[in-house]
Amino acid sequence: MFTLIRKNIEKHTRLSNEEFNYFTSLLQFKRLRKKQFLLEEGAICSRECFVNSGCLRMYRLNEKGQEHIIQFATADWWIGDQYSFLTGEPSAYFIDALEESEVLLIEKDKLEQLYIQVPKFERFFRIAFQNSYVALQRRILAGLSQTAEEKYLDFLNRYPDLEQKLPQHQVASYLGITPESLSRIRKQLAGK
Amino acid sequence: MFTLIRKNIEKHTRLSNEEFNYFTSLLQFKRLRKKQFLLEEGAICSRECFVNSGCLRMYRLNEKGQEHIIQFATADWWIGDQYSFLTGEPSAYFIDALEESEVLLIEKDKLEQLYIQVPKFERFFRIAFQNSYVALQRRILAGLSQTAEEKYLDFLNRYPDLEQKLPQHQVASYLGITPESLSRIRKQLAGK
DNA sequence: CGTCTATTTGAATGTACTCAAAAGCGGTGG
DNA sequence: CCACCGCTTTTGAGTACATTCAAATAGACG
Repeated sequence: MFTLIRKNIEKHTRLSNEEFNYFTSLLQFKRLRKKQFLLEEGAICSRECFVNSGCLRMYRLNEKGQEHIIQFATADWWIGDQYSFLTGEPSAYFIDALEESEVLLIEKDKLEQLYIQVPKFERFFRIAFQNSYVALQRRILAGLSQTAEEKYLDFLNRYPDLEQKLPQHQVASYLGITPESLSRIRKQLAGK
Repeated sequence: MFTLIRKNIEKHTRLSNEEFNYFTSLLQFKRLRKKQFLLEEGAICSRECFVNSGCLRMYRLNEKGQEHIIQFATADWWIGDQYSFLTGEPSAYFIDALEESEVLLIEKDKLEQLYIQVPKFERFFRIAFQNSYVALQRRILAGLSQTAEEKYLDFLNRYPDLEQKLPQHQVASYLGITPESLSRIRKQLAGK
């Protein structure tokens, strides 16, 4: 149950068994059914979430009720509304499960406690956020310079597994194009 | 010379004089003339940069030679290619000064040393990256859901000072639109 | 099997882009 | 101080890519 998260953390910093056991004692395990919410708009995001299995998404509804997917998270990813988490303000996002999923949660106060007890975790999250920051920069650059077709091809390259399990209107939402456009792009690409 | 950076760091974590003095002993001061480069494509980004005064930008050239500006940094901002910094790979970005500027630099090895000597800095950068991550998410959402005009208005709201000092084709590049389009948008807005 | 949702297709529209040229602005040197 | 040069911004005309709206088809699930 904790194998994956240990490997995830040890990508950036090595832990003793004692440290790791302390860490897991702060975690909360949760099983999510398909479509179940982990966070709803207006609620305060008080925990970080690590995905053990399954797939979640974080999205936002605009005034017209359109969904914009900001992030997917499959096994071995972290997800959460960092703005709400940091500031304690209500979230503008929804996080829900796209399929039956298992997640590990850590509450903000426990995490603060952990940072103090085991500073390595402060290091881990510093590096993790630094990496996430880089990933978002890349996505912004894509938005600045690429056509819809290029963005889709990039997405296929970067997340070949995701393409499998997602309905394609959700891919469209993530890429910032309409489902109709994505359908046409796919048709075009199929003819090559 | 170090007043601003101290205030910047103390937004997230309080420092003793001793800690701060140790920190400043690791910094390198640099004055940049207008158009002078801090980082060039192909070079390795081995330092973080804090802007004391002036204004820098980070951008990338695509195959067609078009500039895409990924970030501006005025006084009190940090800038750097985190990908290159983390991995040691050559950077794909340029960073240069838009006007005469003064910056404080810290080399990667000094920063690592600092993290060990004064873990508060690990905390500081963890929070700083977490905040930056939030800012980029917001920008991605803008890219997904807003028209060029809305993005421009948002930009004006968020960075009213920047609008003043930047030539408008650079604002266009940051927003991911052509200079011609921005010119038309401004004309339209002026008529309201 | 029937219902609900997702995907595809078509036609018309719109937003932003490209290319080209003119106008504006700022700095430099005669 | 003025004239010129280079760069930025504006304007125009035509175009392309993606959107909207509408309808048909296909798929999934109870």
